[in-house]
Amino acid sequence: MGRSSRAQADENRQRILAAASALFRARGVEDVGIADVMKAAGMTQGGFYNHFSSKEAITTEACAQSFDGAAQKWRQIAADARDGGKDAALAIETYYAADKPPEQTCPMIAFAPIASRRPSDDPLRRAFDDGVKMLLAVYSEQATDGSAKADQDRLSDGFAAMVGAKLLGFARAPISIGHSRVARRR
Amino acid sequence: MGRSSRAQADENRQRILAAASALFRARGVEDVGIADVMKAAGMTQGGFYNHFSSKEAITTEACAQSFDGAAQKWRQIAADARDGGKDAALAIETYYAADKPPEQTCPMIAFAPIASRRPSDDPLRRAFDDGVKMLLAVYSEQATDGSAKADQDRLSDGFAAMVGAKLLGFARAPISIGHSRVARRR
DNA sequence: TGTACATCAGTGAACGCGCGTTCACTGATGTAC
DNA sequence: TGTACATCAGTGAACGCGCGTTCACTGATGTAC
Repeated sequence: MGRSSRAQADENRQRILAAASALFRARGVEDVGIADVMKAAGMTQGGFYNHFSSKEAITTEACAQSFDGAAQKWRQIAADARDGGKDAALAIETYYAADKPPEQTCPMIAFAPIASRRPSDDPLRRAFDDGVKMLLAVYSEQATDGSAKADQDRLSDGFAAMVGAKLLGFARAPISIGHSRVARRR
Repeated sequence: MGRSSRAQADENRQRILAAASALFRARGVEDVGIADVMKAAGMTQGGFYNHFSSKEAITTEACAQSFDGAAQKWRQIAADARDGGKDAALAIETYYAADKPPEQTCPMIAFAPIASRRPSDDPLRRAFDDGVKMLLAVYSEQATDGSAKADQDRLSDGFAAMVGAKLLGFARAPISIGHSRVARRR
């Protein structure tokens, strides 16, 4: 096998990145090797460095992409809920709380262990922080859209509870933050 | 240097375990080597296996010990608060939310990344799950002690929010779960 | 209580394996004429 | 449009390093008599 066309190469890069995102989330960044990623993308390990300068680099990109994907998904879930006349924020929480295949592990949980120990100006750390900010923004938008504005503390608290429950493996009843917390209980 | 006395050896074992607990929490289990641990304990790496059968084994013990230490600390914080006529649960949340030196990183956050991918019958996973259960129990005890009983969902929700906020690096205002969530705001 | 010997905690070098990265090579692709 | 050549995406082996673990060795400790 010789040189690939530029279009083919671009597609390969995408496939490598997608494979990395899925594997990193499923098994954790530290437990996934470059060879694993390339194998999942249907290539051999040597070609990796034609596309990415290092594992660090692809980790950062995979992190950012995972957050983008999650944000997009959340928006879609919220839109679908509204179309069906349901509460958008509740729909996001329900979706978030649901069990998902390992490769769809929440990026906040998957990347937090590596990102959180980095200095705040580290690229991976930045990607992570930006991602969290983005997801909180999406959640807040959807939660306040069409219902009474919930104050910021209340929103980030609900968001944190959602993530914390996932991290700890709690089976948590989704709560719409736009409505009274207590009212929803039984 | 030849053989140590049994008392000395027992003390050394404790020191190794304490060093491991601190380092694992500060830098993450995967980024700490046996040599690092032994060096921190003031010994050379070869002696490690006189005390522990593997890194896995000391990780499990360090996890359990970290949770024990946290639970003990929480109880103390709560007792001190009550002695001063303050809300015990609020004191725990305030303590939890506070910045702490890296080696005192919350065990729920420090060990979650490795433990959560283990099968439920794995010893490390068991230690982690037991630890979380214990901390939630301590929190619940202290939160409901002396004030109206909060229902279980509400407690685990507040607990999850506390942990989630820490994971995400949110500066979160501590909330006493024994009191009205809304009432405490401003 | 003393003495001879077995035990075993601790040392530090070495082993073996995995993984990130490099490298010489291949041959299809893209380009210059 | 063809042709000759440079480029470079992909291959697969090899390198180098770190880390968990092993091992031969030392000599103080514990024990049997």
